Amino acid sequence: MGRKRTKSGKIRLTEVAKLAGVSPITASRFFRNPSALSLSKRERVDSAVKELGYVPNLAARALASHRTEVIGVVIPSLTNSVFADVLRGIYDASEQSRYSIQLANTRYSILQEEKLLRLFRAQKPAGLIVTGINQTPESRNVLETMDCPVTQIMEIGDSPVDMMVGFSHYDASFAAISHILEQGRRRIGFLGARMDPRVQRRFDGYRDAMKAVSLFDPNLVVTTTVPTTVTLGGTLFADLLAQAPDIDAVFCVNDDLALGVLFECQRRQISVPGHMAIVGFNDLEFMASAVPSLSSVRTNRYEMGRHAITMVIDAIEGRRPQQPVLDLGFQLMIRDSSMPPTA
Amino acid sequence: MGRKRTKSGKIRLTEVAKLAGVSPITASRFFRNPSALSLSKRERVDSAVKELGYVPNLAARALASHRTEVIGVVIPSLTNSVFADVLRGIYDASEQSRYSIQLANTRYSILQEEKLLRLFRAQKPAGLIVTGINQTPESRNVLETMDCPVTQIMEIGDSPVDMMVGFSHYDASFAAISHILEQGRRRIGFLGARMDPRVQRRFDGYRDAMKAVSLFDPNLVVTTTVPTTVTLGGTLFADLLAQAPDIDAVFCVNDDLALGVLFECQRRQISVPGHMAIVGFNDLEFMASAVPSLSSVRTNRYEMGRHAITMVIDAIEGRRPQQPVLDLGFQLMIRDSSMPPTA
DNA sequence: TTGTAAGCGTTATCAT
DNA sequence: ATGATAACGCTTACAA
Repeated sequence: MGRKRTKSGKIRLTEVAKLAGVSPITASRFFRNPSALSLSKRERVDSAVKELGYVPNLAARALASHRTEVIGVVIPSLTNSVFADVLRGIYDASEQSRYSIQLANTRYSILQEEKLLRLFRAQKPAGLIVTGINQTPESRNVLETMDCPVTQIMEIGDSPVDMMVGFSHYDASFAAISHILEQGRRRIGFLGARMDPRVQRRFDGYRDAMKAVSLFDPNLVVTTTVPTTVTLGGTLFADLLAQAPDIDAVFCVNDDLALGVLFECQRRQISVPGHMAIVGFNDLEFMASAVPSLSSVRTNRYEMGRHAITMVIDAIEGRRPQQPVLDLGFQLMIRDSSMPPTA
Repeated sequence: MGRKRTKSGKIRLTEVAKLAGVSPITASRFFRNPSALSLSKRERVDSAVKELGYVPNLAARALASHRTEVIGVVIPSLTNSVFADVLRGIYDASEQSRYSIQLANTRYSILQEEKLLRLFRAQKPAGLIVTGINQTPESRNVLETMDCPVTQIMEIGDSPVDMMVGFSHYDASFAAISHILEQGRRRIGFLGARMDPRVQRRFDGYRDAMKAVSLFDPNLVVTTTVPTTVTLGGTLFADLLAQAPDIDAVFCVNDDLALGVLFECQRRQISVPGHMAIVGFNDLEFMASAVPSLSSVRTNRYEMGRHAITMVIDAIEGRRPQQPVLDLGFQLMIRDSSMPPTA
């Protein structure tokens, strides 16, 4: 490809400046800090930009300024609808801004996460959003030397790398179990799949809530590291029934499992909530319309995404939040599946 | 934050070249076309890169070479799990390559799509993946002047912009209806939500299959532009029952609707498949474990993503596919919900 | 508020 | 196969 005709069709900042009758640097400032220009020049540059259809060259900008307008987002899964909602919040809010999102997926591997974080650091993003608070020491180190605002999402804890937005999975789980206990259930099973750190904390909440009333029993617990599916919910529930036939309730670490349990109950003609209560986690949309409607713990995923990206952008632009840790809480959605048992 | 020490710690290609005892341009070639170096220099550069922990500056590379290693992906939704699967395929395959993904979401708006496509074109991506074949004339024009390989995904048709990978929604829908008819059902309802172009083609397949046996009746059709949910499936089904109480089957344009119909049947004590057959579309995981198990049309979403990105990368690197249009087909997943009715 | 000068780190071109 | 040179388009630092 010829390099001679570069001069002809290309619209650079120089062309804009020429047409506006200013120096290139003034045209440059028009984009980065318009209020620094006099009104007249600002208008002249503005119309020159429009007239020429000028589009900034981001590579040149990044090279000269040593910074990019890219915010990295590291999540463990693309298909888990929990993260889909978070992402929607992130993308929605980012579109109002000049920043673009660079998405990366760890597939729940902390080593993959390490690799990705190193990659991101090398590319000097303007900001970063990462999932969770259980990074490896090496990942943690990378995050701390990131030289840009970082927000950890999905859960909250002490010692944020920088900022955090999420909620307490422990508290949410504890509250769910307390609710089930209040309905008069005693033998509450626990079903867990893909035991990532947040799911682990949900287990901790379950265990402590049960221990608080001296009802904890290891036989009530069935977990696996296998990824969650609805089908798996049925399978795990069958296992649970085998090792604890007298259960009268099941707490599932997510809604897919809960739906699978419901289906398995239907298959076995176990009445819900008559003989079995079911409570899920996340409050996906289908929970409300199942028959019977399924109780769950609602989490504010979309808002989590919005807040995370907003906090990062604000921090990039010098508006650091007063409070670095934002707790978005949760809500118990009590529905038919956790009504009291029939005599 | 220090900004003075830019010169000190920086490792540029120049440093690598110096350590290796070659010129910078030779070091540069090491990355882009290693086989052009003599073995000895190649080894020297290689070890220099490792010793210094050199990381290329992508901005400088893009500025100097007038090209990026970014592949744009334009999809209508982040939360629709159909696209989540496609994305997983895209990301999985892209990680094996040097290309990174720039994701954008149109929210099913063709005007938003136009804007995004213009934005992408201005940034000169190395390749592009877009959803569907129903771009506006303006979008179509942008795509045609994109100056990089483009793959349209999700469906196939005549006149690809460049390449295509997908399947025929019309054929898939036609096949599903034929199956239901074969079970002896006559009054087959159609439930559609968010009538995007692909859903519209599923309707066409339904209509033509019904007309072919002279069973088409507008009263059998209920559609809405509202986004799909499970709850909506129940609502639409109620509407359908109101306008055609004698239906004996329902074809839903996606599985969420189908699940909602199942729940509504349970609520109304309509036996499935005894009095009502249900068939969905996409074959999401839960369909197989519902009670009764729900029939659906399986689509190869993950593979679609993988093929799309692979075709784009191959084309970028000069390996154009012999066949620009790839049909990934579909499979009828026949389950209990579409067994023949009881007397 | 505006401008001048000097790169930013890499690659294209052309020559050897 | 290798290298010298000149961009690439923009911004920082400093000056006025």
